[in-house]
Amino acid sequence: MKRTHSCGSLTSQMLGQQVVLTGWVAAVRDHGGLLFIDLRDEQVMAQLVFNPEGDAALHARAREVRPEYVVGVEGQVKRRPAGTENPRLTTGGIEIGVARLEIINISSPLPFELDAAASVSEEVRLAYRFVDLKRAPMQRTLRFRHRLTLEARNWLASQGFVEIETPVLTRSTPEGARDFLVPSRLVPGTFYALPQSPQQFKQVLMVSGFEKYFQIARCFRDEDLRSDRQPEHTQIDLEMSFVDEDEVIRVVEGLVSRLYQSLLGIKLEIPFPRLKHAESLARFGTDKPDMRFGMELADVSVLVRETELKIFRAVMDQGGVVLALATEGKPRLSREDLNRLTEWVKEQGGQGLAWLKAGAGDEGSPISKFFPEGLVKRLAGRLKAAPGETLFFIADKPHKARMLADMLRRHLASRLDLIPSKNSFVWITEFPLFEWSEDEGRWVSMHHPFTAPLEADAARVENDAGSVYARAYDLVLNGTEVAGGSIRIHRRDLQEKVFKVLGIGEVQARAQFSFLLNALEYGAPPHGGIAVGLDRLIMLMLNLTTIRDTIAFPKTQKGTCLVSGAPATVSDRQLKELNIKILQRDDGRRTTDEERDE
RNA sequence: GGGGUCGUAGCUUAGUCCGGCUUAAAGCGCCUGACUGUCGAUCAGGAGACCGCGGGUUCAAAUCCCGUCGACCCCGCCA
Repeated sequence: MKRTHSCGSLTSQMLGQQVVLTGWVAAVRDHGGLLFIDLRDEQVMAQLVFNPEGDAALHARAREVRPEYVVGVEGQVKRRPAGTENPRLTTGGIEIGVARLEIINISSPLPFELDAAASVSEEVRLAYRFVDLKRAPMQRTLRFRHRLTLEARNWLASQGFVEIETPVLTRSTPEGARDFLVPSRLVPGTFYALPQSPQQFKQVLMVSGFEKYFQIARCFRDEDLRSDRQPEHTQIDLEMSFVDEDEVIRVVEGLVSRLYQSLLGIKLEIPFPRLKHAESLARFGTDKPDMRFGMELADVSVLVRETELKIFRAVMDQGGVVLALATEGKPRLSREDLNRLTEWVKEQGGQGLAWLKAGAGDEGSPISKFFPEGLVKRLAGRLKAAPGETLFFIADKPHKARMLADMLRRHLASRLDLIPSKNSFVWITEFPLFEWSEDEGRWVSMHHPFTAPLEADAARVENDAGSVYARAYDLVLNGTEVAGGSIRIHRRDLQEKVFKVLGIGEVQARAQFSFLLNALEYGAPPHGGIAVGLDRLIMLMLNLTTIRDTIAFPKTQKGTCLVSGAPATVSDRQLKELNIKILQRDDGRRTTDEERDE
């Protein structure tokens, strides 16, 4: 049966017209006499009516139809009898009086219901992803993703960007995340790596004279997963020549505001605010602050030094700090709430949570007797706390204290419902170029080894690496990093100095970055770029709680694909071709050959 | 590598703390029947569970203990 119309194209202007529709049976309502079928195609439903007074054989066959059967029907578009219209359907004013029915294919009962409101475990959803993807929310998300990608492409092209594909089979680089490796058959004992990003290739393209490059690029990182992290994810990757930070930032602001406007009808205020990395750490304890609400942190180490409280002193004597925050006059907390919060901080790895009430009795605070009234007043003023409000203190090593205070700040805000529903973008700039790795006993790049230092700091790269700031910028939305980039090093001499600081010797650099280093010698223009995390952006735009819901076929937390069964063993013949021998499999799984031989 | 939550009919859950009144319960779905204006149709009846898997404790285990597998959340990791 060849369809003449889609359900969505049916209108009340077509009364009396003969149409052929095809699609899936969404629901059957059998009244013994009259029988209704909801036919679904491309997410639009239309009602089919079978009347027993007509063709008895047709009516009998319609009774055999079950949900998700694939059917074709021919019939007449009719106005529904007065009072039986369904205002919730776009086709609710009409129905199809069916004259011919073809059951194109049958369907087993679904493993779970398609009702959007029904809650189904993710395990089941992922195992039956083809069913899950029938559900309206998933359909909406994936169609949204399509429109967003299309919009991004069109907009970037309109701004003069050229999309160029870079290899997926490339070579492993030492810095950064763990690579996924692919063994080479033609050159035994060697491996390709899947790219963590097109970084080096896009820089080479700058040398080649593609002044504005972009790519919707798949990136691979063999690291542990999170609700907002998948081993393969998609980036809107771009790079520009003869630009500084401001120009890259302006492009991203243009792109993001365009996407919000055209896909969600939301007008974002640009330019987005900017915050230096050091200031972000001081005020929010993190380099990805959630700016939708206040409750900023205060380092009160100096103030609390006046008290006799031993626990704070002990922490500070070991180089720790005391960070404080308050809920800025919003709700008051009960003793039970406070106990729960203290427990929560301990669960997050903290030693505990100290608290006291601003300017109104001690109300059971275990530490208030150490705090004279004047000091409490000063603290409350610093934290913008109203009388009676709780002040919180986290004491720990600086790094950990900041992490815990940031977690506490966000936890409190969400539990006390203090987060307004808005989109707060902020640029974090001037990251340190290097950070000291205790594990490796050397400096490592905070962003990546091709990031340029601030011009004023460049001279200190070699002898005072820790004081050098980078021309790097991250875009943070509601506490989640959604883009990161930098102005790159375009001169070979500076690039080599950076490698030297990183402990990457000339031989190693030549071996592993040769094609980029080489290219930098042939007229590399000043350049910089950024990559926008596409999956994450979609997740935030649609208020989803996991990145998996933005991806048609995502991986589980163990990196497996419940649809395909990947990763899986391969045959001995395949291994032999690749010159690979499996030393040991720790799950006792058999090879493909052993399975086949059963 | 570490910490945590969860696993009971196809789906969602109750029962698990405190072992035995459980023949393991319910809603949805499924099957059968009734029903001519429904749209989450309705009504009546029915089938459906080695309580994730393995071991242990006990007269007795969905329930307690140990191990293991799987899904999820977090720390580490993710330039």
